[in-house]
Amino acid sequence: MGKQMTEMLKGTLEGIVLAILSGRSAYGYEITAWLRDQGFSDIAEGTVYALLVRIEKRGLVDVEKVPSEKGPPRKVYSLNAQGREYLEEFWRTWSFLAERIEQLRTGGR
Amino acid sequence: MGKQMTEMLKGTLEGIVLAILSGRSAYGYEITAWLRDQGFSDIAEGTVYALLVRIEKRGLVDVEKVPSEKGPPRKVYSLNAQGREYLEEFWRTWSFLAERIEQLRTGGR
DNA sequence: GCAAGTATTCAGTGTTACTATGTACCAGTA
DNA sequence: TACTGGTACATAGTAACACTGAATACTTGC
Repeated sequence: MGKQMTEMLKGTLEGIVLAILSGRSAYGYEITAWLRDQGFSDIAEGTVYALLVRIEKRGLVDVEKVPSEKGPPRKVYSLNAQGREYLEEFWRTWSFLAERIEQLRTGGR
Repeated sequence: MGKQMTEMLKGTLEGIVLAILSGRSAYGYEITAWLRDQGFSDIAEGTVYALLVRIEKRGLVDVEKVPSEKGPPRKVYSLNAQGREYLEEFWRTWSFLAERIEQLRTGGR
């Protein structure tokens, strides 16, 4: 992946994953596959798992272990109340940033 | 500044500064003041200067020392050809990311 | 002399995504 | 049995970047 994208994902990837989980619960492998499908072609699996551990430790998600037909048990994550609150704040931060940057693109200066 | 904003600025602040410089040349103190004016209330001065050193080392900007009426000489930065190219790529990367995130916000899933 | 505004620099810290690898479970097949 | 491949998670070490908290330097005005 481009170096620019790598740096830009810092701070946004977390929000992306939380946004995914706000729609429905999911497990790591699934999230990684979905991201790749969306064009984030080379997001490392390790990255997603590390992120999930992080947001779990912060108490933004609830976790449930679910047996899989093929392979080891899945850790299914779902957004809890605190996570939803955090996601709200993510959207506010994102909106602010996106607006300024969009202005810079069109307005120059 | 919020922790989320701090993390989100990684990778984007560089593009923001390059975009500013694409409009006209400027020096560090001026850029910091402008950013604060735009609502990036607590961007540390040190951050901007470190960034300027970085993009100078990468050869994205030209530098000229200009005496100031008040205070030490200014280092005035201006975007060169390589910088313009890099900025182009920044816009592409940003657009890609912004589109996916916007989809997530409106589409859910 | 001293404070305040202008202007730059730098050492040390925390957070985050990446690389690379390892573990574990199951199905199919030779 | 042994081997391959897909599914699923975990982790140690690295690089990049913004922040904190200084220090330095030049000028004007009290």
